[in-house]
Amino acid sequence: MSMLEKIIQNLEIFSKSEKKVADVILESPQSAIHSSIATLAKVADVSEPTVNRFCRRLDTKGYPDFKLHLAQSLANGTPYVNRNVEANDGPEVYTQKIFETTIAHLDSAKNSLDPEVINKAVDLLIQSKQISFFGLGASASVARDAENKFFRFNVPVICFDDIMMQRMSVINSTEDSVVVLFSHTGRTKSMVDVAKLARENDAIVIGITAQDSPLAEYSNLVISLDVLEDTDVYMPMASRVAQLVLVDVLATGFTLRRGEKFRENLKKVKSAIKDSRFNKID
Amino acid sequence: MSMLEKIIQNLEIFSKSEKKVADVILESPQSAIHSSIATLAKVADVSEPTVNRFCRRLDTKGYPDFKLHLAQSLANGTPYVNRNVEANDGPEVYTQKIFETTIAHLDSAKNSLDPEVINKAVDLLIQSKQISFFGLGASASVARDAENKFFRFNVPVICFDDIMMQRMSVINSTEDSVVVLFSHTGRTKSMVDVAKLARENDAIVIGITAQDSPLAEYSNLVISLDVLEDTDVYMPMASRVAQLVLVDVLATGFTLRRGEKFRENLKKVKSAIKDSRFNKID
DNA sequence: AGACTGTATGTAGGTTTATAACTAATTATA
DNA sequence: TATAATTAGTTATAAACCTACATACAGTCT
Repeated sequence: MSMLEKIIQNLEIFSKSEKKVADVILESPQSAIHSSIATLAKVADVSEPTVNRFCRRLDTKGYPDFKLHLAQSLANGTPYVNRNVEANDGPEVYTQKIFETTIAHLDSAKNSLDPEVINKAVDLLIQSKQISFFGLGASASVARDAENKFFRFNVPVICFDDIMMQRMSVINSTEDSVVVLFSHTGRTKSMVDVAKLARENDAIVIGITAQDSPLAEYSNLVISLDVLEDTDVYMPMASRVAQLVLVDVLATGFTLRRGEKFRENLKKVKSAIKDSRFNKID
Repeated sequence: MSMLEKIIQNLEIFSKSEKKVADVILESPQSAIHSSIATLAKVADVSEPTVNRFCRRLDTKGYPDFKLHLAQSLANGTPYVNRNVEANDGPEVYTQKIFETTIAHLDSAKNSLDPEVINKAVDLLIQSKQISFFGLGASASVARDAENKFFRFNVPVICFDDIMMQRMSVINSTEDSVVVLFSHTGRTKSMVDVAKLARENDAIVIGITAQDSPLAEYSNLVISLDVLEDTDVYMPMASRVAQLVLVDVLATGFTLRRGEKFRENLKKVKSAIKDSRFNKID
């Protein structure tokens, strides 16, 4: 936990004078780390030992040590926290906010992922003879992206963003089929139906969705991205980005598992694309 | 630049004694920030003022100030730098690496964006009577995503990931049309052709692409995401994520510009979707 | 109610720490 | 070789920090 959060969390435990110190620090942490204990004490209108005690209460060795910790809290130039966009934000502000929110979410997604699950997913994908990526709405573009990636691996891959096609497709599943379903909530009826149908036809279902959701019920393997989202006003942006990065991870795992020789192959596909481009030097 | 990097970079400029100090600090930065100037001097076998001069040489006010800077360098628990995946990385490692790389890229993209350009783009989008999103390959999913988003705004929006359809579509452009082209390199021939064609038919072209690329030439407005990418082995992952977030930014700007009343409308679209979901409590 | 106990805060003084000023030594330069 | 410039160390001082002690206040027990 960052020092600033820690201060906020302990606000009620502090005594009157200590709270004064906390207020001053929270007011302007940047200037706090550049102040001496004397100046800080003066600004907070308390005595120097009070400041010192305040520091110790936060499990630091003393004031200099506290400053060090505080400095580290402030180090992340931008405080990647979830800051919601407000009605009167200018372009500068909302751009920053959206990027920062996305980054914060990616970070939390990163920490919530279980490498073991990733590994299993890669296992399943490697062994399958047919990979299907399905998504609806916002998740459709994630599925498309996955298709695009795995298509380059020269793997039989299909992708549908249409419920009927998805249903028809899974009916032809075999036990060598892997169906990857993208759904943030895991509560989209038709998606759950597709999962059910796929299972009934022996396919292996990987659900990239919320833990404990109906879709998760029907999945052989669930990869959950715990991305807390304020889904009320704005659309699920961050969750989709996290899903995309997850696809990158799976694709990378896939590539690595296939070994060196296969990576050469990747370069070939890549260079095939190059011919349709303007050459940079000409 | 981080303090540690700065020290490494200046290693040759330092004098003999200063280098001793640098070595000790680089050896164990963590312990350095917890040492007093005296102990550090002793460990480095130099005098205290030498340490002080060392600090000043690195543009800090003195030793305490230096420690603060150093502490901040070490703060970033995870060093969001571009760490490439290696052949023998395990799931844990490559997952972390990919997420961190993506985050690092988003951060650099965030910093490279010009809010003024964003604002202009939103202006253009707001005023247009017809928005087209075009992308090929990996960028196609970004275009789809943009379509999905703007479709919810009840705006006439089209999206094609097929060259012929794109060409046919832009031929019918008017001066009220805005064509948004996604291309990481800006060097895909057919994309550039579409841009050219669009301009010839009075459409306004927004290129989400590299500065100084052929595509940028034909764009009325270029939004460039300076995402340095090692495009050699793995596919352009990060750039695509940055593009997606950019779409979020544009969509948000769009929404904000339309004002409160319109945001209510968004909720309606949203609730229409809700009916196709399982209810959480049942 | 009055003494007692414990917590909260401040004062004073001493210790540590950092820096300024100065000096000696070394290196470079004319 | 003499002189200037750079480098590093010594001494001195001031600033910062912390300990120990003292006071004030609140709650508790007799």
